[in-house]
Amino acid sequence: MSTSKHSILSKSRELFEQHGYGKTTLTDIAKSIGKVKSALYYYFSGKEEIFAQIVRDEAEQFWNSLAAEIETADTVEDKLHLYVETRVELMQKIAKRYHFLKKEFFELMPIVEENRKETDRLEKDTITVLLMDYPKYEGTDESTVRFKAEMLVNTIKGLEVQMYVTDQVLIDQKSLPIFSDVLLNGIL
Amino acid sequence: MSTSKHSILSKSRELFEQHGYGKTTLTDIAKSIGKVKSALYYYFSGKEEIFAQIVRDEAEQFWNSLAAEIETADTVEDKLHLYVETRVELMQKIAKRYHFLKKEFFELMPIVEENRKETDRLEKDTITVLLMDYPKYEGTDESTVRFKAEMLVNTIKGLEVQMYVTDQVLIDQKSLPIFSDVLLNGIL
DNA sequence: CATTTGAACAAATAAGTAAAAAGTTCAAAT
DNA sequence: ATTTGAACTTTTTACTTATTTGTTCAAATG
Repeated sequence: MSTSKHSILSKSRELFEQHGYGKTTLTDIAKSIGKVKSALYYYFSGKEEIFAQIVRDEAEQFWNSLAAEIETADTVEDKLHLYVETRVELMQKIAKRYHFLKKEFFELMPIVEENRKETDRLEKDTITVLLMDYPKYEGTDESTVRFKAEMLVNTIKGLEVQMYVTDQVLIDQKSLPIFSDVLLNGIL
Repeated sequence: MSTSKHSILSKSRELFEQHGYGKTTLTDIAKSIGKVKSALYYYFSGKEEIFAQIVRDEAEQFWNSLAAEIETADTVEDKLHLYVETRVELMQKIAKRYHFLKKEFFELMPIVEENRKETDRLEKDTITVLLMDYPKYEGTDESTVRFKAEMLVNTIKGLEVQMYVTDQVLIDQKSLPIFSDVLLNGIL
């Protein structure tokens, strides 16, 4: 990727985080990389596309960290526990970082959702594959397992929305293992 | 409760559901019960108090239905399953009904939260007591059990926020038992 | 005495309008 | 292959004025 494209994305991200999406103008972005706003159109089709690309990059990086972390465990159980704990941790970081999304939630969330579809699928696929390897699901047809995997991922995503929308940090560091235990092994 | 007070609440609720909170004026409400707007102040301290009372009533009714439903089961397991399934069902109904909250979410949600505190506590208390009776938690100190109970309730509440904020119906009737099973018995 | 009203007032909203700023396009310049 | 500046359209801002809304309260109702 060209240096210009990269610095546009990098500076835009900073500006969005500092002032929010709406308050950041293309002139601001262009000025931050020492160009004029029309120059941005050589790399992106418009403001929304810049935001979309940031979302895609962020999502990819998010998933790469998460997938790498899962790899370090040996058993399915451990992988899943690591998944839940790391997922929640990363989520809380991202929610803090994109605090500005709160004000513009209904405007921007559809764009976020749209551009996360790819990594979303990767995530659900991975959990499904993990579960398929779990003795309990030996011989269970994939659609059933996938359904449960989606349920797990969606439950965690539910917390993510809650983080964006409300201000409460939901799960602190020390409660994380308990949370993961309840989610994976059930409350009963 | 006086007939007037009751009809103010009842008509307000209708109007809020139809046109949203902001678009419904005190004149609209007063007219709907054949009075002038200043008459409303005999019963309520203002518009927000009308909304708050509706929220409290709704929450109380919500919890009464839920508690009654739980009563019908005999074992802790059955009670909890019934709890999760009924809770989600009621939640989806309420989220549909208060669809208007979506637009005014950030303005009204604090009021909703504030006025649900009481039933929220009831709900968490009830689940805690239920779990205390569960063999697995025999001898476990209450704070640990309460923590898990709160985790369960908060996870479900997370879905509730998601329902208000996004448009997707998250769990259909037939997946409900599977959802409840995953949540209570874990995915593993 | 409990309830309702109408007038009065402040604060919020709507409507209108002009000016400025923002997003976008593109031919020309580098 | 990049970048620019001018031109164009769409949005936002700023400002004014008029209306509506939320709220208060003394007086009227019954």
